[in-house]
Amino acid sequence: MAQRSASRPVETPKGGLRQAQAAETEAALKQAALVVFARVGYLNTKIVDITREAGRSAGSFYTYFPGKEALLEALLTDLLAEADVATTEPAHSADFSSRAAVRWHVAVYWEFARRNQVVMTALRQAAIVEDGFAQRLEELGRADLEHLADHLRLAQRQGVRLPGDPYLVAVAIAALFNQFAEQWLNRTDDPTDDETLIEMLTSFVAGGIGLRD
Amino acid sequence: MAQRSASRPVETPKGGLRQAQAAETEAALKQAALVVFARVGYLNTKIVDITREAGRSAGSFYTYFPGKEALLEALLTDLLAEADVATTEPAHSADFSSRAAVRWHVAVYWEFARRNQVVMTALRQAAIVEDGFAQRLEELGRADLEHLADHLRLAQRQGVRLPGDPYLVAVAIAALFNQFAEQWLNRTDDPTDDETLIEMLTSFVAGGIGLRD
DNA sequence: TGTACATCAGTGAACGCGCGTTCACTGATGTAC
DNA sequence: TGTACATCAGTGAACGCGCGTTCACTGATGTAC
Repeated sequence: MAQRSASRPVETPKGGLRQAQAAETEAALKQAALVVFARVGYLNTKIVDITREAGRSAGSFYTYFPGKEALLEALLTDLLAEADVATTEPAHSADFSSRAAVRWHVAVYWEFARRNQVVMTALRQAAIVEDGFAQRLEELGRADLEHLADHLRLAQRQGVRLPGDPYLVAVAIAALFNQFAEQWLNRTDDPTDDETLIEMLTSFVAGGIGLRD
Repeated sequence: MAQRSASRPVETPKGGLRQAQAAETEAALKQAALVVFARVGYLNTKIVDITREAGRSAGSFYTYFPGKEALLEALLTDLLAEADVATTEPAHSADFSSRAAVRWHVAVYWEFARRNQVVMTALRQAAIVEDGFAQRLEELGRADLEHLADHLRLAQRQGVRLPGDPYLVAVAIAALFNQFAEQWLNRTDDPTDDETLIEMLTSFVAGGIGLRD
């Protein structure tokens, strides 16, 4: 043991226990925030709600975050980091001329929405009240929108007859996904399984953009 | 004149001028609220923002409304009264087996969304923070949902092959409409005209529910 | 290994800002005679 | 028509609640020698 810690003196930081405790508290605050956001919503959440849920005092919050917004930023950063990793998925079909390609995208989106439901909902709420988050959300959405529009343009070149301008159609699809996911995932009572929902959405979108089945 | 007012002594209320002034102030507050909601959103609106916009003092607000929520209720009541009148539209096709029927509904919805954009957005924001409004909004949506689901079931009986359970599909269509309208109507910069949007949405939905064109 | 001092996470009572809400007051409108 | 009093819309300064944020303090952890 002594040998081991001697062999990596730099890597073992000073005050290891303190650091560990601090990291634990920060994590506890984030985790508690997710719980409270899910229960009462981001906008209704008070700082003390979070600290109470985390089992810490009110003042402790400010050791880690200058405010509720910063905490949400941190959660968003985590989400994006994770999403970046996930993006290294197997290469997918680059256009929407096949139902399979549509389905793949629907499934990936649905999984993302389900995993990050709480943070995304919190972000949407924050965007209503603060311009900074509104911009963040728009940027996030724009990326998806461009992605969708590209796929639609390619499909168009394959002979698919879209219902309108590719960008417009992309906005419609994104609107459908976002709203449907937000509404549906917040219903805890419905028994319909993800498989069924993904199939329905796929068929709807495939038909909507003019694919023959 | 004297004769006329003598002939309807009951109908001419006491204090006509006062009443008129009061009604004018109440209307001014409502109108101002719409302006301010549109500018900064319901949640960001302070009482004094409304009274300032209306050119009245802060205290005057409470002569007419016990709070911001009551004002929104009043606006909602106005909206529903107007919508009731509008519902006396020419009878429409009762199922979605024809593109024309879909288009009619899309157009009606779009017109409604455009006319009542501000109040609907305010209501959605209020619903985030207050349970009462959340219920109100859900009830409003449920009516539409049942309406849509009915049309879909009828179409199904006509041989249309829906992408899934009628109720599920109705939720998807409603999600698409609501979100698309909310997003698009808040963009003041885009030149695309309503006609084009309605056509796109119609084709998308018609294709989505399995209509051949 | 032991002791004295330094650092720092964590505490929770207290402070203070922002804003909703009240209320004593004003002046115009309405009523009584 | 005129006068005296009553009512009421509207005013805006002041009050106070809720909650974010601070800060003096505690005790555990870390460092120096």
